[in-house]
Amino acid sequence: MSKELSERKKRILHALVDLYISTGQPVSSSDIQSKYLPEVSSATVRSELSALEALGYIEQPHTSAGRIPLKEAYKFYVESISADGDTVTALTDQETAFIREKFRHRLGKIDDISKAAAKIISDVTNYTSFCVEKSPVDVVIEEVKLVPLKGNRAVVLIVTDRGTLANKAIELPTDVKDEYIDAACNILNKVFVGRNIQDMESFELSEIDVEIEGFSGILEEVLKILRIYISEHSDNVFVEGALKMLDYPEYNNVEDAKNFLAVIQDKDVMSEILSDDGSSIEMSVRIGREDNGVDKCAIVTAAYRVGDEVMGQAGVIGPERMDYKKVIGVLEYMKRTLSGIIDPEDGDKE
Amino acid sequence: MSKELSERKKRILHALVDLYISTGQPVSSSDIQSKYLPEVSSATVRSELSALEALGYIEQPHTSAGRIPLKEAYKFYVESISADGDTVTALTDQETAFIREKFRHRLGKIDDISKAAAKIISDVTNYTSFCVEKSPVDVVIEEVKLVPLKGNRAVVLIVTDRGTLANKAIELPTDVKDEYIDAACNILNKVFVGRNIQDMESFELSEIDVEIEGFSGILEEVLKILRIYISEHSDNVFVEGALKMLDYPEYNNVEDAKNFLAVIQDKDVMSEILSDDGSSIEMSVRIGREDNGVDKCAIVTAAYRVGDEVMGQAGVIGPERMDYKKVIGVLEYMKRTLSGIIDPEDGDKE
DNA sequence: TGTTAGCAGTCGGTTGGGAAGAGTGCTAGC
DNA sequence: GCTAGCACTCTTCCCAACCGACTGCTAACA
Repeated sequence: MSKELSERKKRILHALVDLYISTGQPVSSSDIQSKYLPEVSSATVRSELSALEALGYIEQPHTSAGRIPLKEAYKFYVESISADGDTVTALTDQETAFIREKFRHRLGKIDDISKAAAKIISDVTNYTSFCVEKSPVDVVIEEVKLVPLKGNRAVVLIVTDRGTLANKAIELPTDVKDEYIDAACNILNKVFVGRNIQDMESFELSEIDVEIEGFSGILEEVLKILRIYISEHSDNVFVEGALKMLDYPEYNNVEDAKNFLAVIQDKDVMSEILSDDGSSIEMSVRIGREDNGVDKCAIVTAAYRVGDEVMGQAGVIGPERMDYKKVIGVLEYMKRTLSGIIDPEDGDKE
Repeated sequence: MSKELSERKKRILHALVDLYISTGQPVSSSDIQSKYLPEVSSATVRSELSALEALGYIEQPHTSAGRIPLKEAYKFYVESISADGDTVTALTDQETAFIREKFRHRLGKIDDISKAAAKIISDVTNYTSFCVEKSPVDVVIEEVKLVPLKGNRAVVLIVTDRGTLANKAIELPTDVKDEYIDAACNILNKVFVGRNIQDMESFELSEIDVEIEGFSGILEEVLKILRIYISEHSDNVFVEGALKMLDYPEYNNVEDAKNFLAVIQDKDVMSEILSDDGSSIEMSVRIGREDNGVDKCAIVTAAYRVGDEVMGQAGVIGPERMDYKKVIGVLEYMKRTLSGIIDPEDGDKE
């Protein structure tokens, strides 16, 4: 679509978005003319603006106001940034130093890294940011143990290739003997070992052909533990700087602010929003989709990966009127840094 | 101070706070007269209001408005509730059923219980709520299990009177035999059972007189697990329903809302605010303290305890104009329920 | 002395009109 | 095709008037 625009229309549209991003006010023809196109008159700019309005890129809030960009204009703007790598804002030395400092200690749980990354992105861009870890696929149960405790209770230990999960103590029928424990343990292993944890979501005890007479209670308990684990570990989402969005006039009313915060803090909604596009896309900009509760927002995400495997996504959520040049610059930098950190083979630091 | 008030002044003051809590509007003399004191005229009420204003209990936002309560009035109101147990709002059957249902499964990590309690309180009262766990004092280790896994790994299970903690798998020396496990288990129990978890912070293996030859590695690992547990559980704060505060007109502007949310989500500030008064107070109401960033707020906290020991605090934070009767009723109910849950001896459920 | 009815006074909130300002669209001329 | 100039439109701000809500005061009454 942008192919059809004349060069001058492109310049004017770009200028308009630029100005609107930095001021937040409707942009007048004379603003554009004086700051971006001194070689023509404001009347000329006006007639071009009329044409751009007819094409659906921009609109006037009211007759005697300047123009504001519509979604099409933002899309055009972002494309023109992406097409030309030079236009993204380079990070300042302070910013790169800040980021490097934060990542000085590169070892830690992956949780910590994701959280730290989200924090950094938010601090540097001044927008709300997030980091989503892909839920682990192919976590296989290696072993199940039923450990009896004092007083007819027991703990179920589930060992996977990623680690151990265990916690909930379960009540046993009164007066169980060691043989019961052993038998239960046996059955648990027969049923669960070798299975993928994520298959347990839809797993039904009736599917199995093991004799479970007398142990179905325990099996159900274990299933419940697994499902809780799945729900807790599916697409871990870290959000940082949620309140920063409230600084922007778009969210300067309590109703919208509340709605935004509710969405942003709901991990399910977040991971759904973010998983919508295939997460293999390197850098994605989505602007103002109405269906998901964060309309009036733009979401910029970058996939970070190690080798071929996408580990998760980091991104920024802000007003449509966002400083895309800066945000994309920061995300690209973080992308490189994160790959370096997560894969120690490939550290490009120091 | 309230001693000096005449009975009629007390009734009027109580009525005024009642009305203001339910409507949020300045209360006029005729409101009070028609709904609470039909036996006198509004002119009489007016002269009493004048007197109460002179005493510093209430004020007029402007000359031609009704009165609104000042902090002193809320304090009087809360005292009059506390003095007379009958005036708290009893929970409805649905509410008690709701709470019981949520606590059906009483076993679980203590984390879950506090978080669940905060959620329940927020759901039932419709205010922002929180739950602070005192860093555990007197958590006694009841049992330690070393559970061998495949491939020279093992999981340490530490059972306390509060629940079970376990997670990290540890590496064993290669080629261990069952006897080694049994012996290690034995030693672990000798060393740790009966000890307070919090003493483990400064515990040194050299203090003990058990023969640990060959097992000091495992002992160190267990100590590390305990210390991580301690650091993760020091004054854990759970906040639920933070956004509910934004429903109240007091926080219907973005600036205040932002400030509130920032404070409420900062665990350090929260635990500081909440630890200010000795946490041994059974039920405490603090109204509008300016120094802590949550001015314009009232905070009602209840200590929940098992036996003599305070386990933590649960509470509500809301506008000064809060439904104290309901909140205190809910907190008292939760207090009893939590004591019952945490101490299985004393379950008053089902 | 305490209570009450009646009334004047005060103040916030709303409404409506008018002036100022910003920016456009249109038109005529280059 | 571009530009200068001008009329038009629409928002915003301000001010004045009005209305409604309550109070405080006063005088009369038990």
